[in-house]
Amino acid sequence: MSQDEAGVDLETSLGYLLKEASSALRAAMEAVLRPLGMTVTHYSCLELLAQRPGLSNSELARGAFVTRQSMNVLLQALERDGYVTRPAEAPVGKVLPARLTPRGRRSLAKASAAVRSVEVRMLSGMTDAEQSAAYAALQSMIRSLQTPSS
Amino acid sequence: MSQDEAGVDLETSLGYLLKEASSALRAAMEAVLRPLGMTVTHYSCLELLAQRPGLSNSELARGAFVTRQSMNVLLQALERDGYVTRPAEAPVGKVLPARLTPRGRRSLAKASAAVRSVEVRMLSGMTDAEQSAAYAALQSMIRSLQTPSS
DNA sequence: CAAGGTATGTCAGACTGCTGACATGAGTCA
DNA sequence: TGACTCATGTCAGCAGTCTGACATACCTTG
Repeated sequence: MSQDEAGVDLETSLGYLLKEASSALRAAMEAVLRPLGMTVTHYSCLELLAQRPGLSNSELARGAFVTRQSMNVLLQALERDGYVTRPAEAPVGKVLPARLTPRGRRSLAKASAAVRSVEVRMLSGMTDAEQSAAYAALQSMIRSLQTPSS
Repeated sequence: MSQDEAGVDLETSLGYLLKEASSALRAAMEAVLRPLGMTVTHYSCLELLAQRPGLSNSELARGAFVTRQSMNVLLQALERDGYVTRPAEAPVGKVLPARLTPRGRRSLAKASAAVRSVEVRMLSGMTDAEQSAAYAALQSMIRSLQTPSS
């Protein structure tokens, strides 16, 4: 087995490195969330609702980077299991504002601590200046990519 | 619709920003690869083979951040359609080294140009120094995350 | 040399998330 | 007011990926 050959172009690509970092972060989050019976999207949904109560299904989907269809499936399960509540009828339009139940809040507390430990570990080798630089760089990439190419 | 409310904790999290950037990159890549009938993993496989001919199924899987089972499904399809060749029997052990066919190389050429344009766009707003800083930061994150927490 | 551990390729089943599609409600403009 | 556009919630079908499992080949270690 050739464990690690000399790096080529892919190794110098920021895009590839971004994917690698994101993949590592996701794997680390899955590892700590699995014992709690949670997926990353599941956790993201709860965390979003804790920080911004009343978000709609579509808003949650955007915040968790999935489609609103996928988020809808998740929300229905969370509602069925009593982690989240949504009014039976929309107070205005079709938008159904979702909120955490006490049970949802308890469930999130554990997950939140686990995820925070992952983030702390991820940042452990970086100075504050490096973190700021990374923050600015990532925001710049996002801004450039959001502009449609065509 | 509350388009963009005041940012909260999530907005200041490097982990969240990393996920956002990765998601934006993936979406941009999918957008340019779709007209070519290619998925991101599909492209990644071809690109890896172009830069390191003879990679095995498992090595390709690691390089594309999927399981070896998933990569195997893809490789079989690519082999069936004549983009890739693998020897019928392993020259040594069970490892089957894969190689691009001329057809695979032609297919990759178009995709590669499309993906490169995305990366150029992503980096358009950053100076060389910022790119270097981002590079170092991402590598640091990867290194810290690869160390198991337990 | 035998035994355990590790890595590989592959098959099968299950699942998650996505695309496509529809009806409905809200804002916009002539 | 009526037509148009856009966003939302939801249903159905599909593609890609994952987990689980098995047989096999290499590499250590006693």
